[in-house]
Formats: sequence, structure tokens, C-alpha cells
Amino acid sequence: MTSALVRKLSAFAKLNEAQQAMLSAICSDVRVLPAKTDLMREGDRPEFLHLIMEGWAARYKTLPDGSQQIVGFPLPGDFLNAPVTIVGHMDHSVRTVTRCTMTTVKDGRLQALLSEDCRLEQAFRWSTLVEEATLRSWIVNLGRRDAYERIAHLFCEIHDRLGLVGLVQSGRFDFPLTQTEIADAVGLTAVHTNRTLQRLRADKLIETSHKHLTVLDLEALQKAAGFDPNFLQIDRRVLQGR
Amino acid sequence: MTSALVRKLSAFAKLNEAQQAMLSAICSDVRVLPAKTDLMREGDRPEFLHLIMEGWAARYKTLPDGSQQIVGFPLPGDFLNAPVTIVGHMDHSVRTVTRCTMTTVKDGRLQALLSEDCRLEQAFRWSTLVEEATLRSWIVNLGRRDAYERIAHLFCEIHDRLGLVGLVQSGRFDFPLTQTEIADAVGLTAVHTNRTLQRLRADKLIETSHKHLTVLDLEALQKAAGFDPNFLQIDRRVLQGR
DNA sequence: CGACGCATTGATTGGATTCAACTAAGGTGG
DNA sequence: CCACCTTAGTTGAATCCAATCAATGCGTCG
Repeated sequence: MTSALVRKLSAFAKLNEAQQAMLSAICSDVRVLPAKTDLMREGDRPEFLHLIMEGWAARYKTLPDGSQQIVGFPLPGDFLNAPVTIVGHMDHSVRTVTRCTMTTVKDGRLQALLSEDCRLEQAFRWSTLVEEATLRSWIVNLGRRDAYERIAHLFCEIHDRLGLVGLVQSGRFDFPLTQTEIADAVGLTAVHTNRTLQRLRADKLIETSHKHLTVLDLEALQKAAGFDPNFLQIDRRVLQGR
Repeated sequence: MTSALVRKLSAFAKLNEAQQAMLSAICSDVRVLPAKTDLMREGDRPEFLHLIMEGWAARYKTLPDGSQQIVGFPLPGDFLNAPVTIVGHMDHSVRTVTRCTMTTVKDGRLQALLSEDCRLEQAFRWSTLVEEATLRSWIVNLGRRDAYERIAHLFCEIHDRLGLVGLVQSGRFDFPLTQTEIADAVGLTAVHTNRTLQRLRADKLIETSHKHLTVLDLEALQKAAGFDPNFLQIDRRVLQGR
């Protein structure tokens, strides 16, 4: 089976066998890490690029009072750090949410590949573009939406991003987050998150069971969230064909 | 006098005359735009890179109910759009806050310059790194800080970013934002922003007059904000020498 | 000088937090 | 295999920060 990275980039641009092989070739040092363990800490200067093959991670910042704000969820096919290994340090930490299969990419090898292959380079640019757009959509989420909308929006985002790498079957997907983690992502308390989740379930927008989430009514959920269904910036038909 | 872009990048890496000249050379089509006018709209596919030489702009998203969330303030030396002109469209809009002097850069010319000059390339990577870090710090701001901290944090960020391009004199700088614009940036109402500003003034952290802001006690402001004084990721001594 | 935008103030409402207790589920060890 | 323990999820009541609604002050610009 193809790697999540290949599946993700394929959604933007069809990749031939050679390109897929090259992407796989730059990955090395595959390893498995347990849940709830730090992969990087604020201030680190990671030497290599780190890529998630399987599992969920969370980017987070810890505040002086001990509270945390999650600023993103790297999913399969996502990189943990930007390809800027020489310059700068991490402005946030990253930890696994679930057990994760990780791999390492040497920055130089990726850069070499991208400068050779224009199509791959564009695909990578698209993915960083989407990442930045995601950050901005989180800002809007926290700044101008209430609890109900915020959580609905998070679910829409995860739904689409997992769909991109083929991890959604008829609205249902792995969802390993605890309510506390959801709360830390949407800027609420765990208690209020709990009550809001109950409303989402009562309104028949979602269903949860055994660390899985089912989107019962995608359109209604998107509407409730004010979610832009085009935020991945790819032709929607690509996703249908999965 | 040197351009804001040169001053900004110089803070990260000393640039020689030739490098400064090359940066200036890729700019063309200088023009002045009035305040409160859209520069780009969500969905646009800008053909060129747009750079602010003078003045303030605001990135924003409009919600269905008409409310807005500002997701960033491009300042002198900042680009409006990412160097990905071929791929993707704008996920947000940008408008001027003040009258702005803008210039255009052809994506290809910039790419060519960067692939030639490794030092310049690193400087650009640093600046995009800082931009992403800024987005994450906004998420933390909106998610986990109260009104007082949020506004203090915004002021700290602007203070440092303007300082980077030499636009701060002993804590004082141009600050053209209305209270409504501040509110749209920090996720509050204009009314509550007003009351909170009064507290910041009463606490002798800042002073405002005639569209200028003076930071009276930087350390106290940073402390109140939970601001990381190292967020620009540059040697602080560089800024002192200005 | 009138009009408009922006800042300010007051009174009220409400969404979310806080604190505390309790239940359910899952994992571990005796 | 069941008792125990821990973690995650749920519920209730009181409180609070910020939103809302409404009105007024102020300055500036045509």
C-alpha cells in the first residue's frame, strides 16, 4: 500500500510510479513511538524532517499557568517540522496522540528531489499553502465562533484531511482525541466541551463510539461550523473517487 | 534609505551591498494605495508577489454573519501573498489599514535570486518561519488568554515587528488601528476592547495619542501578555543597535 | 456647522468557567 | 478472574468575563 504522503500529494497532482518511488526513497529510519510522548520540544533545532506515516500527533504550546493550547494536529502524511533545518528553532512542541509510525527525511535529499521535479515541488507548495490556511482558519475558529461551531469546525477539518489520505469510510474515521484534547484545541474547558459534544450528538450531526467518530450529516455539520468545503483547495471529485 | 525588506532581512543576516541591490532590483511597479481598500480578495489567484514598502495592511476573513476576524497585519517589509503564484488561491482577503506604498515582485525573479544566493534564501526561510510562528501565537492568544493579555500581546508583537524595520523610537511607534480593528484581531467586541485599553493605560503599560502608541513599560507589558521576547528568533542585540 | 466615524459609558444578558462530585470504562495485579 | 485503581466522561450549581444593546461624547472633515 502507498504511503500517506503519496496519497496526500496525489490528491493535488497525479504522481507517476517513478515519482512515488522517489518519495518513498527519501524516507528512512522508520520507527514506532508510543502514545502521549513528546516528539519535539519548543526550542529544539531538529536536524531532520520528521514525517508521520501512521497515527495522530498534536502541536501545542504550554502557558505559564500550566494550561495548554493545541495549535494543530499532524496526521498521516504530514511533516512535523518545516524544511528549514538549518535555520531557526521550534516555536512549539509536538507530541504523539496515539502510537505513531514515524520516518525521517534528510532535508537535503528532499530539497534535491524538489528542485529536480517541478510537479513534486508544486505539490509540496500546495501542502504548505493548505497548512498555513489551516492555521488561519483556526484563528477564525477561536476568535469568532462559539463552542458549538468551533467543535463542529474541527470535526469538518479532520474529516476532510483524513479523507485526503483515504482514512474515512462513509463518514466514519478513527478519532483518538480525549475531550480534554479537543478542549485544548478549540480553546474551551473540558467540561464545556463535554456539554457541547452532547448537543452535537443530540442534534444528530455526529456519533461517537470507541474512539471513532461518524459524521451523520456532513452538510449540516459544515453549515453549523461555517466550514468552507473547499479549504483543501483541491478538486472535490478527487476525493469522491476513493 | 534602505527598503523595509532589506532592513527586515538584515536583522537575520547581514547583507552586503550587492545583495541589498539585488533585492531592490526585483521590485518594480511601485504604487500608492489609499487606506481601507482591498488589495486581494479570498479566492483570488494573484499573479505576482506583493510587498509593502510603507503603511499597514490587514489580512481578514469575513463570516456569514458579517463579522470579521483579522488574521494578521502585514507591515512594511512583509509580503501579502506566499511565493506560490502558480498554485492555489487566496484563503483570505487583504486590505490596507493606512495609505500604503506597494511594490510587485515577479515570482520567477525572486526564486531565481534565492536559488543563486544561499544566504538570502536562508533569510527568506527565516521570515516565513517567523510568519508561521506568529500565526500559532495568535491561536494561543485567542484560545487561552483573556482580553487584557490578548491586547497586550498584540502590542508586544507589533512593537517587535516594527522595531525590526526601524520604525520604533524609544517605545513609540505609529499605530493606526481603530479599536474596532483591534477587536477584530483579538476576537473581542469593540466595546470590551475599549474598556480593556483603558485598563492598560491606567496600569501605565501603554499610552496612546494621535494614532501613535507608546510602550511605557515593555517588560511589564510582555509579562502581562505572556509574550515570548524571543519570538522573532533573532539575536536581541541586533535590535538594540538601532 | 452639520454629519459621520470613532471612542466612551452604563445596564443587562449570557456563554463559558470553575469547583466539586460522581459514573463508566479500561488496565493491572494479586 | 475479580478487586482495585486510574483515566475519561458526565452532571450540577455558582460565578464571571465578555457580549449585547443603547446612548452619549468628541473630533474632524467636507
